Amino acid sequence: MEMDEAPTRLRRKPSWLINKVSVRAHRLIGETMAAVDGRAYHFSILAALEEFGPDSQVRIGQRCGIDQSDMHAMLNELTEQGHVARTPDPSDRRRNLVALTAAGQRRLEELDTMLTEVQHDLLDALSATERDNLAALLTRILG
Amino acid sequence: MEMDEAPTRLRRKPSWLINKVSVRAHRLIGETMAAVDGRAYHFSILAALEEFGPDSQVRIGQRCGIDQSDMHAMLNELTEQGHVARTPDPSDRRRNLVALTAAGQRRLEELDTMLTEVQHDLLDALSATERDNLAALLTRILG
DNA sequence: CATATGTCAGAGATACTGAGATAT
DNA sequence: CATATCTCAGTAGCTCTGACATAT
Repeated sequence: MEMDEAPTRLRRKPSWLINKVSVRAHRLIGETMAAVDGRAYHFSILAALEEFGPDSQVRIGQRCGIDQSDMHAMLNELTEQGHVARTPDPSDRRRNLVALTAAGQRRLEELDTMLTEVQHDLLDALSATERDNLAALLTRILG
Repeated sequence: MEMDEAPTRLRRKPSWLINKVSVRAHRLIGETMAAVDGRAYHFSILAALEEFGPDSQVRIGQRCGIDQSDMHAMLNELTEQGHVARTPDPSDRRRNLVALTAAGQRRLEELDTMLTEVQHDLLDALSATERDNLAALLTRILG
């Protein structure tokens, strides 16, 4: 959305600035992911499986900040695409064990490359040092 | 949402960090505003009217980054609450002139106080200098 | 006729709530 | 019985698209 100069009271609220940047990032990422039938959530889930190995739906969600209720649909999509495999956990039959497939590993690299490019577009106005600084500040906020 | 340690590939994406902070801010602000029958959008609109004076719905929306389609419902709410007055513009009868009322000015101060407190909660982990630094970086991104 | 404004219906993605079935 | 996991329906707020009537 094209915007005129925003009111001073707004421009001084960090939460407003963060939200504006988030909306812009969201749009860039949405377009980028939609072009390859993907979602930001897919990347998160694949990254968690790569780093921590096969796990239950609940645990993956806790790691990525995805609600348990939303994991279901996401894993349906990833399963249909052949990027994860969902099998019952023999040691606890309440659980599904979700695992990354070989195609899923390649998909992870593909999405990571695309999302890394988006970061560059988004943070175009900042130097490398400033980007690191921003990431450090945001990480501290998230505690 | 309680989260375990997130995957490294995620934690290194600034867009992911920004989104997490944005979601947290959104929740804090939503709860705060709901407690007084308000919205973040109300604050934006009232702030624009205070700073730039009476204006058309489209122009207010452009200043705050609110879609024209969404201004309608927001102004209905603000009108019902007596915080703005909507009158036809005699010089261009396509337009409504939206103006801040005396109650609206007081409401603006009330919401600003509450939102300022939310900023403190949100940025609790950062020093004053770091908060300024963060705001400066975000402002540069929004260019 | 082309454009601007306000109104209105609705889509789409995100985040969340609540509840039921199954298993521990 | 209490708890954990998965599934599923549905809500709420935000952003955006498209359409229409009216006025310029």
